[in-house]
Amino acid sequence: MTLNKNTFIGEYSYTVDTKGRINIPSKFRSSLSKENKNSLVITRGMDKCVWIYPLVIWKSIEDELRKLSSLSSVNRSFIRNTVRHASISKLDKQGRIALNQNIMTFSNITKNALIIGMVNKIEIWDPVFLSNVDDSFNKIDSSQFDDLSDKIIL
Amino acid sequence: MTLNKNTFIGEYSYTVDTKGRINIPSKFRSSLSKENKNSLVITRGMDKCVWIYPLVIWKSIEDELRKLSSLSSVNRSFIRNTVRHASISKLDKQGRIALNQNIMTFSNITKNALIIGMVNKIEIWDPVFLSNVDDSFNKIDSSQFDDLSDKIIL
DNA sequence: ATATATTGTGGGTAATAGTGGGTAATAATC
DNA sequence: GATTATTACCCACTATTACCCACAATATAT
Repeated sequence: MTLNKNTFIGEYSYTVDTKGRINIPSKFRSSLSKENKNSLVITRGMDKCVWIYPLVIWKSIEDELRKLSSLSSVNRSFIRNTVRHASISKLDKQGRIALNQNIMTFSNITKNALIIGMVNKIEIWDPVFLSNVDDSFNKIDSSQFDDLSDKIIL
Repeated sequence: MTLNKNTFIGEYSYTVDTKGRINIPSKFRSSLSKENKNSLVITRGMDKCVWIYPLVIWKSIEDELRKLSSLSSVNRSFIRNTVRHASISKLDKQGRIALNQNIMTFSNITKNALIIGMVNKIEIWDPVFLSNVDDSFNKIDSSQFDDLSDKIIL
């Protein structure tokens, strides 16, 4: 039983094997719509983590990027940095994807990894690294969220 | 005689079995609208308790989150911390849900648990833990409710 | 009061999920 | 073209989860 298609929530702890393969949670796999053909786009996150999009969601991001004029140097570097580290990966028969060395180094991932559903995308974190980010997050004055609390009722 | 759909009031005491399963009060089950397909979303509460939403209510939260741009780091933190501990759970044939270890540790729940209707959501508490929170609550000067009294007529 | 349905609790078993490793196919290098 | 490295595909084992059945306690109906 799934929610909306291509939607991901929850946190999962997995190991990265010697071949760089990591499991994608079965709940995430079943959430992927057919049109993705079991393919994901792996890229660098804005934090020091891995971002993973369903293929169809990535395509819509590409469409957004297409609209940005290359006359602006900000746009150019934004496009460049968004796309240059992206690669398409197909799930293997066991539901895993392979992370390349580049992306593992960037995100500090070695043996253990946390996979976190971020609604429209998936994040992979080194557990130690994330808890550091968490700590600084908790230090943020909660007033930063006041704007959000006006919009979202939990 | 039923209340509005997806609305929960009252308090119930249940046991959590060795598999982490806990019963959902039959009155709550019959309150769930059909569109939920007997599914609930289990997550961490703002207090040290478990929050449970009907699927459709959670979906609306998700839709709000989807609108937040990931270019903002505040947004990213907010989304991550809102959904990372959430999981969809379908009621089993006997009307129970399974709590995972993570959520049980967080909420201090072991064997006994209190289920409390919170109108639009459900809370699960460790009984001892809740009575402690209650104690500190009762120490609060009731003037703290003055703000609310403008908004809500009891 | 007795019979019948419903509710809460426990446990067994089959199916699935996660992990590791081998081998063949492909690509890269010399 | 031969050799090596990398990637893709396949199989196997274990742990976890989902599903099913059973039963006691309570509530409802006859």
